[in-house]
Amino acid sequence: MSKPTREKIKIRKIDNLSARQVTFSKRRRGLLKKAGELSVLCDCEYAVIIFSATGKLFESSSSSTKDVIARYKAHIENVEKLEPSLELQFDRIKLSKELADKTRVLRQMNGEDLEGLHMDELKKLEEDIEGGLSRVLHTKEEKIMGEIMALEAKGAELLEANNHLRQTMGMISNTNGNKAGVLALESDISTAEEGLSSESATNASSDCATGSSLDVDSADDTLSLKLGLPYRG
Amino acid sequence: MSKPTREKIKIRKIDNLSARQVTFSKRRRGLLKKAGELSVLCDCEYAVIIFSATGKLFESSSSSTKDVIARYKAHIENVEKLEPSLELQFDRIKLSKELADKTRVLRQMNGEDLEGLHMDELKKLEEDIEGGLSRVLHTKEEKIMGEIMALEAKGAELLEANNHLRQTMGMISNTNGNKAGVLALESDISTAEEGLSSESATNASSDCATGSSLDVDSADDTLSLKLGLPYRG
DNA sequence: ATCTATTCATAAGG
DNA sequence: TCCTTATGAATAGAT
Repeated sequence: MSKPTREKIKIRKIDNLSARQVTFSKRRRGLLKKAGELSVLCDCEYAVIIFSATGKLFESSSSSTKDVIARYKAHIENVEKLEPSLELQFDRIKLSKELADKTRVLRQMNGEDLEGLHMDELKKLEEDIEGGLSRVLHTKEEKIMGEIMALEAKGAELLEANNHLRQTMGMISNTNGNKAGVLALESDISTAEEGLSSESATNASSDCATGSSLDVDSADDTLSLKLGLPYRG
Repeated sequence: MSKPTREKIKIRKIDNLSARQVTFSKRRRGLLKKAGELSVLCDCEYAVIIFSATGKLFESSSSSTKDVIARYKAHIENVEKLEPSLELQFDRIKLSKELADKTRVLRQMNGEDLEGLHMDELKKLEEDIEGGLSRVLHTKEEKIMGEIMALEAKGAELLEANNHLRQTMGMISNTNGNKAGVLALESDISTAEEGLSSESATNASSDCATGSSLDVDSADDTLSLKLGLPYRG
């Protein structure tokens, strides 16, 4: 508008070295990303090879740069020539096949490339996916419960801290005068305190656990809403 | 406004062939353009090799694709040339990593190895799986409907073939005697036979042949039962 | 690296 | 394939 700071650039070598390096990094990433997108969207095979001005190599390809280069050479000269180490080559081919297989399975689990499948294969696929999904959900549920318990523990701690604070406040008020109010507070607290300090050495843990889980229910509800909790075992 | 035409797309194989071809053409041009810009702006050397799904080659490079490939190979060799054919091992390692990655993803989609995942990752996983599942279900449903329609068509053909056979049988019975039965049959059939030629005796064999070829897929019925057909539209 | 104004690429439709 | 146009993506320049 008023300030044309960001403007379009001429496509010519960037003079400033660091600006050039920054641009190289940004555009290189963009280029490789777009190459990957093209190969997925349009089901094509590609290789991109880039040497920076300093001679550093960057490459990216749909499967294997070497394979693409081989295919490229075969294409332009109709000649095949590969014999470095047949054993390794064989191994590599095996890996390639495994990779292709897993890629296919992943795509099918994602609902792509299903044209060739028969009904029973589709059914199997559906069952497999549902099995995985249910296990994922189970794990998620467990994690949620874990987080709830952690929150409950925290709530219990806070509750206890609160009680301590209230007691302390009572003390302070007591030394400050205002007899009536202080007496009322004191009696309130002493009752509540009975179960905590006197005989609770052994019971304390269980009391605490039970009590806190009840006390922090409100926080719990908020959590449930946020996480979309299914139910509580 | 009324038409939400232009929208962002998911990066997955484009189903529609012609749309895929159009996108391939557009994005390929965009990609090559950006590669050229990068090389001019940042003074780097590059090669881009693309094979379309139909096997057609597209390439672009700053100078010569062959030179870039040569430099690429030299680069790999210089970095890795401690041992002959380490180039292959390098390649193999890359494949191995990819394979391990896909294996991990597959396991997680199957509900395994989920311990390390955080809630948001689990949620993403769940959504991904559900997306795939719904696409699989959609495909399955389409296939089911297709099979139902095929079965219905076949049923209609069979019915027609049956009628022809019954007519033919009537003729045969007629020439074999048993006046009473034949007369009864004749009167039954005559109405339906109006449109048929008088020479149906000679047609009998060809009718039979046609009928039997139509008649083969009784296996289809079994198929439907096995697949647990859902409903009929 | 992060932030925006701006340019660029491109999906959908002829 | 090219054109158009509304949108999403990439990125130049600055921090």
